[in-house]
Amino acid sequence: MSQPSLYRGNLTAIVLQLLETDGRMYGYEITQKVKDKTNGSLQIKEGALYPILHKLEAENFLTVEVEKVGKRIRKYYKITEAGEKERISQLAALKEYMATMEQLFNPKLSY
Amino acid sequence: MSQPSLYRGNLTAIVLQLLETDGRMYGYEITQKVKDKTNGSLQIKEGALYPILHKLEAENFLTVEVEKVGKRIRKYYKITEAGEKERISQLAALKEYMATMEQLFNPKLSY
DNA sequence: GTGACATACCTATGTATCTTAGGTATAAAT
DNA sequence: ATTTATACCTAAGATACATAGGTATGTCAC
Repeated sequence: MSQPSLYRGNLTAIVLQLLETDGRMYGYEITQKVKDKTNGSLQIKEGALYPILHKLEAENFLTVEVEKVGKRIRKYYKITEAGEKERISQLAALKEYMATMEQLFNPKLSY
Repeated sequence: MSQPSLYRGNLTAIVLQLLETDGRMYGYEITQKVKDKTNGSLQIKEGALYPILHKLEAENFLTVEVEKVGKRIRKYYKITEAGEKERISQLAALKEYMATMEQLFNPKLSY
């Protein structure tokens, strides 16, 4: 049984945001950074992350640079201009969503 | 193509919250009230709502009373004590989720 | 030196939670 | 008379994950 997370639907936005604020990163690094930043609340699974990165790259929202560290490979991803536009768009949707949730769960009384 | 919403995963919590704050309601009424409260941002589809109501009832989180209005039927749902516990539990998860998202997208600088 | 764990990449399958798209029927509005 | 709103329902399809595997390199404790 898969245990769905509340972050469902937000992972792509989170990746775009992270690459914008923190600069180029590689996949594994992203999983760790997110875990750190959220004090372990959000652990992006590799099974979710890698397909997201590949999709964003295919959409030209990210570019990749492959680097060798010893005998291992790292694929560094960087956000493009198109990706930045996409990020802003998704951020706007997220803001509205958050505001609406606030309204539903913590309504400001409207007299 | 189905257009996924950011509210995915929150609909059950929203229904529980609504039945707690606004008292007993019937399905169609819930869809309208949510649309109203969110200024149209969130339109819970009947195809999503009715299965949720049936599931919550099966879990004893809701009770039903059927009423006749003219020749039509209304099924009024009310939250149970177990449902209230579930609501509180889901609310706590939601709060943490929202706080984490805030942290990711609007980080308070940590010196 | 070997066993465990971390790093670093990947994909295939299963599944929860929806959206879409239908259906039935009554009531109100134009 | 036709359209729209009310009020219930379910089946099929889509999405975005989680789960669960796989490969390989590097590090650390014992």
